[in-house]
Amino acid sequence: MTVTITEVADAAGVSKSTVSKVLNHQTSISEQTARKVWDAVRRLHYIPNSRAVSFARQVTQNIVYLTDFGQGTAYSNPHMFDIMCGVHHELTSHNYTMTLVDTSAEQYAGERAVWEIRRRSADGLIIHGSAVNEELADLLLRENIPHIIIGHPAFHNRLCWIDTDHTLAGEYAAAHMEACGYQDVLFLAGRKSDAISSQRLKGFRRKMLGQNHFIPQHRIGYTDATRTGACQTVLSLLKDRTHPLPQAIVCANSVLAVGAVKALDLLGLSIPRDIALLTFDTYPYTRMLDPVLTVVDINMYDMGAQAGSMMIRKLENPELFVQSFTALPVLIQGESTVVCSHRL
Amino acid sequence: MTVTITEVADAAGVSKSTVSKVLNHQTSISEQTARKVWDAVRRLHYIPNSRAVSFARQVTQNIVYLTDFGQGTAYSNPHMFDIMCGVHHELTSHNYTMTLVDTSAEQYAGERAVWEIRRRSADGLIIHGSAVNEELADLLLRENIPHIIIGHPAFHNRLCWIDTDHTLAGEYAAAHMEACGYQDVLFLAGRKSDAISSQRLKGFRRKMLGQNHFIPQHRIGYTDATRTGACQTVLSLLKDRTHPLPQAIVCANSVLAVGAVKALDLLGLSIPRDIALLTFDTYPYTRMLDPVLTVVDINMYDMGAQAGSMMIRKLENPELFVQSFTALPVLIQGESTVVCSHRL
DNA sequence: CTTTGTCAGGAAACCGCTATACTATATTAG
DNA sequence: CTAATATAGTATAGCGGTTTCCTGACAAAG
Repeated sequence: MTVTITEVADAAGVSKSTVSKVLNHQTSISEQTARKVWDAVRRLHYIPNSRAVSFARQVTQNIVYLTDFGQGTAYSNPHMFDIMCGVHHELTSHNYTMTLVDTSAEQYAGERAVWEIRRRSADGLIIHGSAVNEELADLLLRENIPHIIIGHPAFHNRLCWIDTDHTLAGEYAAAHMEACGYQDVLFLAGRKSDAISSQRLKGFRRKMLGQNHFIPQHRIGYTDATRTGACQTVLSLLKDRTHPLPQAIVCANSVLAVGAVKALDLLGLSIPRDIALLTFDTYPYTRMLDPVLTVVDINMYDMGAQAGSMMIRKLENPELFVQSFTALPVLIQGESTVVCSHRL
Repeated sequence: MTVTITEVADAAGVSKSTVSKVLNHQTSISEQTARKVWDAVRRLHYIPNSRAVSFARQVTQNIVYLTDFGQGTAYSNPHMFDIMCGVHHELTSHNYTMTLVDTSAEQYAGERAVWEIRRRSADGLIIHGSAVNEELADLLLRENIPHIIIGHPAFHNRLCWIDTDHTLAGEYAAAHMEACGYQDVLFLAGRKSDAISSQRLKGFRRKMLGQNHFIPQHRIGYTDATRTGACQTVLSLLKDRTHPLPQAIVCANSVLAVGAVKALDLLGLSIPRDIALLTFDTYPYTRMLDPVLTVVDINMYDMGAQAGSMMIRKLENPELFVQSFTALPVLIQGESTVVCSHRL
């Protein structure tokens, strides 16, 4: 039923080797013979057995994508899928396949990672998530495994990784405030312990200062990570009439933004006429809100594609050692802020 | 560097065959020899080469998941990832791997599907999305390819598929209205041409009738598929004072629900005190809204898992012919409706 | 004591393709 | 005209397992 290279060889009246050469290197084969072979290939609908090829060549042309999917997914992890799609697109367009491995059930994700390589089911690993610990890092380096880690692992500087830069995103937010002419801005931060929120605030503050706007203490609102908490915080900050209303609010994340929108609504303040609003990340729901929010986003699909392309480069020239990449944020203009020229 | 079965055999002082037997069937091997082999395996950290095994056994233990990922993903396709995770979980827990194939760039997705099988890169296909057409259906049947299609293909009744039942979901919505004691309900439908919306309405209407509540024409609002359109429609319907306010609104989907919430807000009506609200699907943002909406949802992860398990069953007994599965909806109680006993 | 049956283990073929080494023929150089 | 060199194509040895068939030893039966 399945047609093998031998049958093609017979049909074309040549040897297996010749067929193989025609299909691959093309070296030292006459025009005429090649045509005979291709004819036979077409006539018999020959398709090489990928497992046999992989086995003979000692190369899998496959990459394993390790991550902890867990269960609730698109909701709890809106970025994971985008990144994965980006990686996948890049890999497949270079003739690699990609198989998924869920580490959430795994006791030792590191062992699993190495196992995938040692059993030759992949040429390299893309590792995303909490699986990355020092033990895994050591294994990757010791066994010299081609890898890209999504999310900068703090503990080891010889790994290959790709990450977002939240501090930079904060700076972008400040730059946008400048472009809009908003000088008196309230930053709605999450908990002080929230690393991402803190980085965004840090970048924002630094850049604002660079633009000669110092952010005073009363223009920073720390709150818990909930919609309702954010709403309360904004209400109490804006009701405090010892200070004038800020021109804009920058929310450290979209959950907070939803709360802020609610608060402004309750206060009867219009966005962006009375107060402008900016947040981070294009979660689905920030696009569903009314008005559509302006956000500083990082294109996760692109970031994934970068990871994929780094992997390809590594596999093509293994002498490449350390590599890393930081994805740039991008401002997506919504209806909640208005740049200067439009406000006249 | 890589250790092979031969080295294990040498180390254990037995033949390759014996090692293979110990690792697999275990038939007619003495306790003692088995121990020697396992010792050697452990000592040498032997892991069988998956490509070699796959090749020798003529089985891949791999399933290809074909779908059109496109680019913008978690946003445009909140269900896809969940389904995929469900499938993946089920497959991997039966020792299958899963590789992803994007058909969005493919001219003939059907050819690609068959190609994956004929090149022996998978034992079966999970096909999700627009790739499924009559040509593909014919190929699957003619070549006898193990497959599960996500989404019931209308044109062929010998395929294996799994799907949601929107009519049934509509019935669930009606049943919930009954449980809450809402008799006078407004159904906010999408365009008349929207198949899903129509099915939900159909089921809803039928079940309501079964509960002795006929839905009159003025309690059905057709609108376009936008948030703002839905908002306008609800405003105009509720402002029409020839009829009393309905007790509840059932929205055909979450986008419409967002518009309806806005409209009720503008009218100063409280949810659920003045009017209750129910919608379908647990999109992320329905959980972000205030109040959290009651929804009739279909658990896409579970549905995916069902698809995966159907695939396993098919591979294990190929004589199984047609199989199909319809996922049941489930009501997720939010804050936007109140069941009878709680309303006293 | 021979015959038959069982069982542990090994030899070897095979899965389908790649790649190296080799042969035969044609071409060019000396 | 012979020798060296390309060139086209083939034979064959793997790649690392699985699996079928076979052998030899031992136990039970006649």
